Amino acid sequence: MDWFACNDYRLTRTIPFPRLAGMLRLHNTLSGQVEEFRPMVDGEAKFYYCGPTVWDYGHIGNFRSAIAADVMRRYLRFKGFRVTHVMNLTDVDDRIIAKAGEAGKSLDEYTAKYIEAFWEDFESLGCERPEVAPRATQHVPEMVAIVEKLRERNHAYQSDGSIYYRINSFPEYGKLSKINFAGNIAGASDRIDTDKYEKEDARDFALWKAANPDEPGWDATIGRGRPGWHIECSAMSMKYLGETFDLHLGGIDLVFPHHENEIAQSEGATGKQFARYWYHFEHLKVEGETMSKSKGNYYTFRDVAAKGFSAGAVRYFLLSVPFRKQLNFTFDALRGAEKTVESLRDFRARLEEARADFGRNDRLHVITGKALEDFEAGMDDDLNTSVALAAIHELSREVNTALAKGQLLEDNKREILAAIERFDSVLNIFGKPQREMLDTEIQAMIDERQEARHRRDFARADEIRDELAALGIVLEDTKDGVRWKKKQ
RNA sequence: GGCGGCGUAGCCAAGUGGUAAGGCAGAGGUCUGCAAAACCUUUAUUCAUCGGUUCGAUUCCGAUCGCCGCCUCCA
Repeated sequence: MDWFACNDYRLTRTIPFPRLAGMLRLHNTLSGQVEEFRPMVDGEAKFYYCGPTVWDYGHIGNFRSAIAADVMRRYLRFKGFRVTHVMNLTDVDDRIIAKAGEAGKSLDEYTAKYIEAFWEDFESLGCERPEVAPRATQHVPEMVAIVEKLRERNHAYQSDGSIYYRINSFPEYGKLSKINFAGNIAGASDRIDTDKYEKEDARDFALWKAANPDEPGWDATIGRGRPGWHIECSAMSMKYLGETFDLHLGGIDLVFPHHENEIAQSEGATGKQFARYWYHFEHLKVEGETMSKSKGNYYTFRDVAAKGFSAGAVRYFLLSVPFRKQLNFTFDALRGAEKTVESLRDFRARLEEARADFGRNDRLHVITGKALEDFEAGMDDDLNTSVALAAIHELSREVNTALAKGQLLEDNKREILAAIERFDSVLNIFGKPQREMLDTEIQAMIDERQEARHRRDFARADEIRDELAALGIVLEDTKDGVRWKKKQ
């Protein structure tokens, strides 16, 4: 895009355009600091996101994480990277085995319903499908291969048919979570049940769990059993992204032990660095408290949708605060998001329909450039979506004003629509732009109302407006005529 | 017991050593036949409390209170 200087002295400090593109900075859990994100291969970003365990419908907290990963992938692309995004589906673990057993179903039969539901919710929340979405049950041979390698390298041992990771063999254990075992054992010793497992060290964790004949299991060189709950992510991430890759995402709760163990397994097996950057999302609270079924504040996305909230509002709300901060979910705030999303969508529709004369308004031109710049600066700063959204709102206000005053010219219109598309390639909050045509019958009613208004038969005009409202058609009178939209 | 995070207007919240973004709600106004929408103005002398450092702190340090998380399955 070419930008030109303008005469408005108040805005000259934002010139010249374009600003040199900034670098994306991300908090890396490994270093505990915000760092410039530099992938291994220039222009290519490969990342792994620990996806859902498909034993139930996803709750709104799960989807905040999924949306966070989605915004990450979209922003990496915005910054010009070619993106490879891998998101696993955990379709085997103790909980799923138990649930499937209760229901008298096979694992696949049991998880199929929730996998389908997950993708449905995922898509209605505006998330893009990752390049690869592997399922754990389809990668058991890869997991077994890693376990074998760990045994060869003396990082694993067998005990009672199960195979455990020997944490003593990996001196860097704890580098991600900075966990201090010395301090733990004093107060939390009651939680470590040393009698339950035949382990060398209480901290050792299972790579492969021996399965009883009546339990689901896989026959493998290392014995009949099922994978431990950490090994799948090591296997699937390295299979699709390589032994060393750029970025690993997940919820904050996964730092320990899940991600710590992934590092131990993967680096133990390959001798190479595993993920180079680790990015963790904070949790969603509900009404200031932890979301839990016993507190009665546990909501799946479907629960919220059933209360009449739109997926667009849920997405907007969940991404409105930087993902590394806790966010407090309240229905009050969600109602606010609903209004906000609606007004942003109205803004774009109004702009699309606006008549604009040939030419360019320099002030608007500069404001548009400033909005793009502020948006990117915010996102570059560890994905500060709050700042990015503020830039969008500011632009919306300025453009609405110009629209009302008839100051919008053709070049501005094109430029602003392009900017919105740019914002939306990252946040995806404006929704689909296309409008379905109105039924001829409804169009006839709108026309009749316009005629009644010209006759100054306002009683009739209001009557028609009310009838349309009952059909979910909301009218907005503009200086050029009338706009309409379908409610919800 | 060990470790980490947070506490900003009615609600959701961003943010910084130099005097408080944005959204929703509220109030007043412009426009309009009315309405809706949009826009304008307005809404925290103040950032949990108490101390300290500093020319200056919401921002740094300490204490206190409250909330959340990890150390156990969890986005």
